[in-house]
Amino acid sequence: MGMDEGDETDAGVSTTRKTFDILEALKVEEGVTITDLTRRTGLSKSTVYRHLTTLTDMGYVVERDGDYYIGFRLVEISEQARTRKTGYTAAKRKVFELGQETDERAIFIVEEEGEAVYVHRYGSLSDTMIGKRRPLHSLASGKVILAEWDDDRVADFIDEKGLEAMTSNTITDPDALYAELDRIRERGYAVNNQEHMDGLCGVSVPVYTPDDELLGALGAFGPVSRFKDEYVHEELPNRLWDKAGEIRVTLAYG
Amino acid sequence: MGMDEGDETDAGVSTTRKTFDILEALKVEEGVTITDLTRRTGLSKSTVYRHLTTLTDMGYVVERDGDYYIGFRLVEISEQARTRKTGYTAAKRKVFELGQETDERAIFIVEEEGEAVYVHRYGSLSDTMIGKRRPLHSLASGKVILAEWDDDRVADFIDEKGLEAMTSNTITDPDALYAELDRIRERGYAVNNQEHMDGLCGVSVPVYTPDDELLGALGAFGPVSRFKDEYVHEELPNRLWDKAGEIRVTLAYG
DNA sequence: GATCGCGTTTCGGTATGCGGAACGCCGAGT
DNA sequence: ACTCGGCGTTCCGCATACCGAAACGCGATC
Repeated sequence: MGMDEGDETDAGVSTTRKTFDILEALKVEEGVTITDLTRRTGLSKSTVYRHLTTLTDMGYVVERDGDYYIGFRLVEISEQARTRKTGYTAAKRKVFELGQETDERAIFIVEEEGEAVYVHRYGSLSDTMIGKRRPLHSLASGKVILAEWDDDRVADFIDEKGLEAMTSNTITDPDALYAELDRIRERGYAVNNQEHMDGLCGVSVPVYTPDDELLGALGAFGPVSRFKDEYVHEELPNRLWDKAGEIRVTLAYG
Repeated sequence: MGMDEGDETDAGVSTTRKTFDILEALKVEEGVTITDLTRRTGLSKSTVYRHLTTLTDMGYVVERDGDYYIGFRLVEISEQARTRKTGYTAAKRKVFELGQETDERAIFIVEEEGEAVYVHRYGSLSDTMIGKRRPLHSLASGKVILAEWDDDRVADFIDEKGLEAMTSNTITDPDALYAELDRIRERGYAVNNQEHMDGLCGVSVPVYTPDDELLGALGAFGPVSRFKDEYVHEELPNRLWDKAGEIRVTLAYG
């Protein structure tokens, strides 16, 4: 392209990038037409057309009445990530039970590339959050994961990602974070007091495999009004520990 | 490529095809190396390398210790398909309840491109089946969907897909299928007696939206030994109708 | 019946994806 | 110690297959 500086990432296959630009655009809004997609992606109409033809031909995108949708064949591929470890599937069931029993939102979260990823969720019908990514330091579940790392690794994380403030309660000071992680290690559970979103509190515990590897974090969250002292520091941690233990047992014995 | 006949599909972007060949290969087996992928895909090593670089750079694939995995960023895109309709998410919860209450495998299935696709499933921990595709005529849930179509559309389906025998019980005769669909329309539920896999029986009912559109099929299945007359024709249909009705109500009122 | 907007197709130039081959590294084998 | 094999990575020249502009055809709308 004749640029002087090229520290922007342009390695690899640019055609593939275009394909995924289109898929990401389809993700944002459903039932999109070709001309919509040209607007959204900035690609030429014929390019969008050719890519969509390829994608529908392979079944990754589905066309209905001129509108395009993400197809279920993509689900099949991506499900590989969610079933990578048997523990993930075991966690799915426990998230559901937890949600039913507590009547709170329940989540199972793992770390990928320094971010918290929702793997399973029980909660609102409209938005499943699954696959969405959040900063580790702003969630109870994220802090649980950080608490498993040694200080060097946490320092690297802070260097790379920073401690962005999501609310006025977000921990943005590294020393405060280290202290918080120590507290979590000591207690065995993490609390999020409106650090990610105003009005939302959460509690989370680590989930271990039978050979003591960290599998992810199991958490429950809800409105601050419900999250009183005894609930946050007694009832929820105990419930969560129970479920985490059950996952571990499931993995150990059938 | 210098072929005489070209009725094979080669429309569109062949680079994108290569990308998805790699993703599909990653789906099959986890933690695969680059050389593994060259073997599996038949592409040259440098091509695989370039594509993987692009995919990891975008976050759709994750590399750990030289092994490559499907990343959660793909989950985020594909989740769009599973949440396309609010009813799908409502069904998720009901599938879970159903599984818990009956202690059978429970599924919610929709049709895409003339195939039955597992959208939600409660059951074994190791294999979630989600996103997998099955012939419509071989499942109770698939037959429920076929029963919603008029005879012309079913005829088109038979023309295009055929009625492959999965077991000795699979309905392979068009007239038998039409008769079976009539029976399903009459009863309001479908039964699968080892038509998909020997030893497995299933029962399924249609799920409708408040404006009487078909959303999908809700089903339960398990070993033939448990699927006695009263269970198959009374208890399970009643339970399934209840759950399907609850989905409908959920969609109508918050 | 004219005009707009859409999906589709054509077409020529060239960027760009391709695979063969070479490199450097590591670990295993003798 | 030296070799050898297998791996990931890089280089490079060629041809191809991807690209965007533009034109086409169709249907709806006024």
